[in-house]
Amino acid sequence: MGRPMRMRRQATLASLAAELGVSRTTVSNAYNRPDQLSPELRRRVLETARRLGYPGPDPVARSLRTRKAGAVGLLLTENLSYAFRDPAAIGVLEGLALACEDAGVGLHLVPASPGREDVAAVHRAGVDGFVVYSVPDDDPHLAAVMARPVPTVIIDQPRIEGVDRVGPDDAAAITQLAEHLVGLGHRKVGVLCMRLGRDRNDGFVPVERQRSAHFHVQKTRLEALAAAFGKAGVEWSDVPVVERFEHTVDDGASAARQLLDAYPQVTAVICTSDILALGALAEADRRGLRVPGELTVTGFDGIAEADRAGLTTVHQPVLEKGREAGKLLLASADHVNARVITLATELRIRGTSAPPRTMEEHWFGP
Amino acid sequence: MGRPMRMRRQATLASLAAELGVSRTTVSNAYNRPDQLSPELRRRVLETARRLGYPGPDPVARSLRTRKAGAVGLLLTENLSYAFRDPAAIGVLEGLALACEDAGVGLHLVPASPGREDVAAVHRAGVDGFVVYSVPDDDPHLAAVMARPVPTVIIDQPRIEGVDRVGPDDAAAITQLAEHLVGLGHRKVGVLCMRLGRDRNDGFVPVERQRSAHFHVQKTRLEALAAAFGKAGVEWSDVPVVERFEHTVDDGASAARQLLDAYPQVTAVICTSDILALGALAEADRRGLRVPGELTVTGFDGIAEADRAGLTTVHQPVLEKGREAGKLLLASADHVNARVITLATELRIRGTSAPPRTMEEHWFGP
DNA sequence: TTGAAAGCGCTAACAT
DNA sequence: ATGTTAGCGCTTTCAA
Repeated sequence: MGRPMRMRRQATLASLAAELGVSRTTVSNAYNRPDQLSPELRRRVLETARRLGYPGPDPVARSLRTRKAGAVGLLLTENLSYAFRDPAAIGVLEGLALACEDAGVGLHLVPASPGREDVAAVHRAGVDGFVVYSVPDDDPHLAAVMARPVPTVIIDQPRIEGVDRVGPDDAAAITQLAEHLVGLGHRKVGVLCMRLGRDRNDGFVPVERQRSAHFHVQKTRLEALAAAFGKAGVEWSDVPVVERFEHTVDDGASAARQLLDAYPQVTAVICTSDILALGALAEADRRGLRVPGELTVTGFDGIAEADRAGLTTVHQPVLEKGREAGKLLLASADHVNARVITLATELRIRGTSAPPRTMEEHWFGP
Repeated sequence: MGRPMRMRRQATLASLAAELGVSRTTVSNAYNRPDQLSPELRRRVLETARRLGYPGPDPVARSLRTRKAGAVGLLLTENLSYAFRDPAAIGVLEGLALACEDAGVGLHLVPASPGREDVAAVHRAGVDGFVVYSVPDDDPHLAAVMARPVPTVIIDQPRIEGVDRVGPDDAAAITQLAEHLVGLGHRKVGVLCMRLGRDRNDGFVPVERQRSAHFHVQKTRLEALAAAFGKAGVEWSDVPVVERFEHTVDDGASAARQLLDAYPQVTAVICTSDILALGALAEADRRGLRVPGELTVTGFDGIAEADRAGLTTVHQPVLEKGREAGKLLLASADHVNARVITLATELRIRGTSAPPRTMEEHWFGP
């Protein structure tokens, strides 16, 4: 606004052609195929355009005609703004932006808040394809995306038959971590996890809810932990799992508090994200529990903050996830089978994991 | 991809209408104005749509017809991916995303790398308006945006007559900071600044280049510093200014090194961003210079890392910048005069600024 | 090198 | 409550 002159679109390609006494084709060519007309004529066209205030071909009309929007849509489960708070999400965004930039296409962030059932934003997005990042399998926005006749690539979750996907091998990654802890001697463990469904459930998670989780990544990690600790003789139904709807350091801290209040005998807190783990570290500090001497804490993701905190965690290449997803989407080569890219993860053993204190140590000191 | 069935768009609103034996209007209404037709008919329409695989009205065609794209474009001077690295830029993005979300419109990130002269991405973006964030006044992408007949809001820079703008009062803000330093007794100062033009110039900046800078924010800050220190009797042409094209902590460090190597007598390093200042702190540490005992360092922006480092800086509300810009753009009330929103800044005096060592102290210790 | 014709798929008056 | 009529602004065969 603020420039009334530029507000009212008057000139169109047709009016410009009329003014010049040439056909619309010629004007179109002046913009899109300079080699298809004489330089002299082209100059005249462009100059008249300037004089008439014609801003060049309307992008929407062009998109309709060419059936190319020149943009890819991004759907995420969280508030758009949240994506800029979570370092892992930022990494994915950065990678995706990189891929888009290389291809010269725009990145259209779809305004789909989790609460809002309003799916219209998905329908309204003029894009050539979607990247879906980490949404629950019953998300209505996801359904709306899948209904659109454009290619789609999913990052992390959900897993949908026949749809391209990019992500780590969550089960294998966290199994490695679990084996590390089992190897250290931990048997009394507790888990902090991110939301398992679209409904808010801040608290302990019955096994049934774990089983029916709509966030595949969380579900897979819990299952893998159950399997790994099961092998070590730990009955999974005895293992406390605390869920948090919001994914912040504070929520991690409060979850840890809830866990340790009810299960003080826990020797290791396994978190399904670094953010939650950072919160757990804060809570341990608050309680005066030394880490790793008195409590082991582990994360997942390998964000920069985790490195700084010396957190034992599983690193996954978040930037690559975004970039690979973008490349997959933009490489529109025909292919029958869904493509799946599995990214390498790396167990990073740092300073927050150590053998548990034995009972003797607990009562009589080390 | 990976779902061949969904790839070929066959059904259109018209074909659906034909199949049903109703008019196109009716089908359109079934989607857009449910109250305009009987529930029974609507059900039939929607069901037939499902059967035929009609995915609902094409967003591009709809946009062409309604002259609403349902998205705002964002143009930034840096690589898109860079925006996700700079905390200040992330803040702006988050705020803008917030505003978009509230309005239910998409956020279209335009792939405009600084190097690339290719302006086509701006022309191709199907958006209802642009937010331009911190670009040089001679940026060709900016020119392309201004040529488009849609409202535009600029954040920070450049200043363009008649165009809405959101930003802090850079001159006032940094003048406050300068007065703080002058008050402490600093007279031998040096400056680290961000790029002043689209050409790369990593090194000292002649006054002439300062004067002709294409980045208005940097220019304003330098001018205000010149004025403030001029009042204190400091000849600005004697003040070394080091420019860096890239905006990273490492570049801040190398700039500080360059400055201190050539001007070891400097008692304060004024940085036009926190990122650069964090680099300067790192370099001071590397040289064994105590801050603030032996060297004062100041920043600008007030990012979280700066707080953590206890940096003396000027805080500006970056999230608000983005949000206000979005609100301004989306509040399309007619108005003749350009709107300007000036955001409050706050001088945050922390632990990296102190009086300079006197010469006596320098030679003989405190 | 230029032009004529034919839509791309949809919505919004304005009827009925 | 449903249909008729007119485009939105552009690109693209195909012909001249």
